Amino acid sequence: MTTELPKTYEPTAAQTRWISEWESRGYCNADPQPDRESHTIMIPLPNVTGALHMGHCLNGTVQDLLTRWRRMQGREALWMPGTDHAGIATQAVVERRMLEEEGLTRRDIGRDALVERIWKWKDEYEVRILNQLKQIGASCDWRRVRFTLDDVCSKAVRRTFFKMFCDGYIFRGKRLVNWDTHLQTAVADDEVYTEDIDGHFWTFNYPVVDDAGQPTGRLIRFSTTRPETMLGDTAVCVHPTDERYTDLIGKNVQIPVNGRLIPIIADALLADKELGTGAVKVTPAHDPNDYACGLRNQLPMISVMNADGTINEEGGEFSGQDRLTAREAIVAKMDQLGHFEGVEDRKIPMKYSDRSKTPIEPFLSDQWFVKMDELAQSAMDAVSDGRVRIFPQRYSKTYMDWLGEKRDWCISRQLWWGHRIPIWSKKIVDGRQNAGADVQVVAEFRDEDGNVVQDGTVFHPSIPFRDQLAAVVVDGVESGDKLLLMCVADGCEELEKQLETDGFEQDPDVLDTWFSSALWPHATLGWPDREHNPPLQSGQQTADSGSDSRGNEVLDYFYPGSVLVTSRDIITLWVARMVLTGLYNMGDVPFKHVYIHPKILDGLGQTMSKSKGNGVDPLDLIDKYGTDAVRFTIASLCGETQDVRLPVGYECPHCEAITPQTAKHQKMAPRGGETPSITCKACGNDFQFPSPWFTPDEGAPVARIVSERFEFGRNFCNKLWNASRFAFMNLEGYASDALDDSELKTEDRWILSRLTTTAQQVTTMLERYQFDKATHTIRDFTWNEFCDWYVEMVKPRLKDEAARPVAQRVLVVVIDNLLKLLHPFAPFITEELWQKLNELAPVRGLQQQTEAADSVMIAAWPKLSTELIDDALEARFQRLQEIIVAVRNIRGQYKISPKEPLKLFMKCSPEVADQMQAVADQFDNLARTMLEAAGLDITPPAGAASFSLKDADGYVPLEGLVDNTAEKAKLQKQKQELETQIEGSEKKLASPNFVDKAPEHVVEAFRKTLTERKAQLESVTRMIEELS
RNA sequence: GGACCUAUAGCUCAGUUGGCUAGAGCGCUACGUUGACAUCGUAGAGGUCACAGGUUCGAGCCCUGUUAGGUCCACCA
Repeated sequence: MTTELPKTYEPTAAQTRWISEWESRGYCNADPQPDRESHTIMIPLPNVTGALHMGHCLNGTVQDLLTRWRRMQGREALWMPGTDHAGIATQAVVERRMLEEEGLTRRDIGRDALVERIWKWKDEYEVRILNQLKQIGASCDWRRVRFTLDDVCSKAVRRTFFKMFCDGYIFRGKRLVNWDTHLQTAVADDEVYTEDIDGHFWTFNYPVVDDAGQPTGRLIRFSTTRPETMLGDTAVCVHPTDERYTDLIGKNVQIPVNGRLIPIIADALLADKELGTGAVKVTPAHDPNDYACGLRNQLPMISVMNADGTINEEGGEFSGQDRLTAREAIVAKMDQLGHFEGVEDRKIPMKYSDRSKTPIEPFLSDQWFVKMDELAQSAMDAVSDGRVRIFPQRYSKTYMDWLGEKRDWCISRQLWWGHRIPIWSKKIVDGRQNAGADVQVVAEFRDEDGNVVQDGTVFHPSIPFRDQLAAVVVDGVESGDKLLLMCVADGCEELEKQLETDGFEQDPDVLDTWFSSALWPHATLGWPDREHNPPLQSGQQTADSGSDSRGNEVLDYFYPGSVLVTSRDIITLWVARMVLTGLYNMGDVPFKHVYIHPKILDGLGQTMSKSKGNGVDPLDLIDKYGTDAVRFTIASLCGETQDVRLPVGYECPHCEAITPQTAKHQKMAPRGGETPSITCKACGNDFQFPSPWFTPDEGAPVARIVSERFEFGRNFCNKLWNASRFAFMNLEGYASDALDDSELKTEDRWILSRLTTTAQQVTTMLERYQFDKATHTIRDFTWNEFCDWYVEMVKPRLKDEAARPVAQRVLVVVIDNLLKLLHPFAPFITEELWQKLNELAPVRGLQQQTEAADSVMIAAWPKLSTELIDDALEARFQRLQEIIVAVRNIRGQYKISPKEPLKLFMKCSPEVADQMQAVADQFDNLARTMLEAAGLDITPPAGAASFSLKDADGYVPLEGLVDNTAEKAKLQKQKQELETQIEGSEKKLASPNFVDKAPEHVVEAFRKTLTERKAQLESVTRMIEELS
């Protein structure tokens, strides 16, 4: 009847089989089920820039674990998969590759062609990423895969932008960006690097003038590294308490090179009395600090540079010159006018564009912003009143601090890959002028009640204003110009065409990636469409897809989500913004819990990343150790306090020995044209390895990066496999009769008691996101209790016809529950074993016999009666274990073969003696020892090894073998320990301070252990005397 | 510069509102392949809880400071 399992678990076949089987059975799908509670997790959308790494693997493992667990608890569990277009990162990757391989820049091929290439890249990596997720066992609803640039998400982006525009949350403003004058583009902060270069530090002075603009004879001195910015100075700044200048505050100076008068202001944040002359020139349009100062003091911002790095018309006689040429000319002119004071050489930090390797210029440009005050406040309230709870709680501070700044959110990016900003603009001269054939411009907008909402707002007479179109007039870049800006809602293609016909141009910029990912929790569920369920991947149907008449049930049912699982570095960028947009669009938070998990570090404590050369591909590990082993290990490391340090090594392709990775390996780069290699210490052969700095030679043996840490999980899986294998080999004749309580033996009651406690604890730990604790609890139960004790104890019963049925039934019940408890952690091996168990024991249970589910994935999460927990029995069992260990120790001490039978005499109370007689067969079974006698009146046999426990003393007669001196020494040592402890306890109890101040139960506990120890000391002393 | 986190066995980490002799896995040592498992079993060695003060009857845990490391944010005329 039994088909035997192989000796070791073979993961690959099981994984392949069950990934497709689960999907085809639709177990991963989630659809609205009104009679059940939902459980929703939205994946932290991975970027399509590249393949997943260990950080994603940890993130995914945790989400899948929660999803599988909740599904087994009977929730309709949705895990929503998808990917992020990741604007800057993806465009940069594709552009870099294009430049390296074909020597082309984006300007060479144009916007449409570049975007097309990026789509191709996205398609390739999306497939790869989704496949990786499937390989780690992710039970996502694959019918619902979303991408931030797909139609559903794009619609949500357009709607949100439009809604915010109408509500006055979106505004146009100036902002300093990192400008690459070579590529003529803005560059993100993380694409900028700083290098110290040899530069100059010039000192000049500006003459102070009186109210009539005439020189007063006083000069104010300052230093700068960029004299050309003088053309754009709009103030000179001093510290408010700097006595050298206090009398000058409020006066003006004249810029000698262009004659402009600018004020002397006081600003404690910008000026530093200790630095230089204490006075600073302020150029808000060309320096980040000056910009901030300019905002604080409402200074004019004069941009003096063109996009190509030449000086613009604001520069007067210097206009048209390159900024560096102008710098020399301005120094010369200042010298000529007598305002040059000196120059010194100095190392100055210079920012460079990573892509063009040319210096970055801070450049003032028009950008779009989201006003954050009210929105940020709403998101803060959600956390402070507990609608959103963050685990571990300390991360709430990060969230609150950041939102508390309420800094406006710059949402425009000078890129081509992303959601195009839905604004069309046209220059007009007068706000009342006709802006186009059908677009009539009026000076003001009135709402339904006839109140003026915003001056300068316009509307289109034939279009319902708040439905499709909103507009605003702003000042153009050139003085005197007005710019008419039209914001168009989603789904108004006709209108867009008309605007273009009317001479409007769409804003070339795209939205910040985070603008779309902020909408992820509701956009993926189909918002803003309230009428229809969101579309599924082509060819897929929901169970009730014909129910559109009831509106968007998917959104109603799955929003708000249950928990967001993510890492701490995007609490601000992503988590906070999701809460904010969720409240804004949906009127409710996007999730109730946020679980912040640890980050994966390498053996040196650095965060893991491909670019550092310390990354690990989860598929390498899965290939080597199996998915379950990887998941189980990761979960075991996933606690509340620390990041996960994961030392990695290179696995020798010749002999599989692992060479630990060091900092040296991470930095190894080709020298003299030769690809670096490592010599294996085990077999002496050379191998190459993956690295960000080079590609291994074709055909060369390449090591994969692995970590021995995962043997923890692999060994555990093997243990579980073999314990089950043993049980399955002994299930012949299994019958599913109800178990009568009286049929259960001590070990049965014990393991059921322990199983119940374990199931309770694991459930509680999962509720608290304590994955490390949950993992260790299950492992300890499985290995140290079930395998080491229970399985060993039932072995004789399984060979005994009469005793077998009850033992089989209990064994089946324990394995049944164990597989269920373990399934969220190790889905594949538990499913393999479950199927096997279903063949051998399809109906199982204690009092109630039930037919097992077709798959452990859809089985009910264990819920055992607390009546099974028996503390007194567990305590008795512990004594049994201690005696067996003590006898084994005696064997070890005297090097007696495990095969040699021994005898045991126990001196103890009659009550304890009875308990011991009841389990006497286990002394024989587990220690090959016959319990000869037990009781108060036993006579210690001569020539015996002995041991003393809390409430019993044991004697093992060893004719001629016993070393009395050693026995005495052993007991003496124990005696001494007891005496030390007793002394300590007595001292404590003698102190009135302790007895008075410590809580009653603590004092009581001390008294109790003191009594016990004194009794044991008496035994040990007596035993020593007996030996003499 | 600000905020947060970390420091416990050779390595990677647990350690609950302070309470009796600080735990686990790996590694190490000795012994062991009788039918679940050598990816195993039995037993063992191994800790000045980073350092210095303080609070307390009592501190790995609380407070202050120091040192080292990490992360995020800001800043660097």
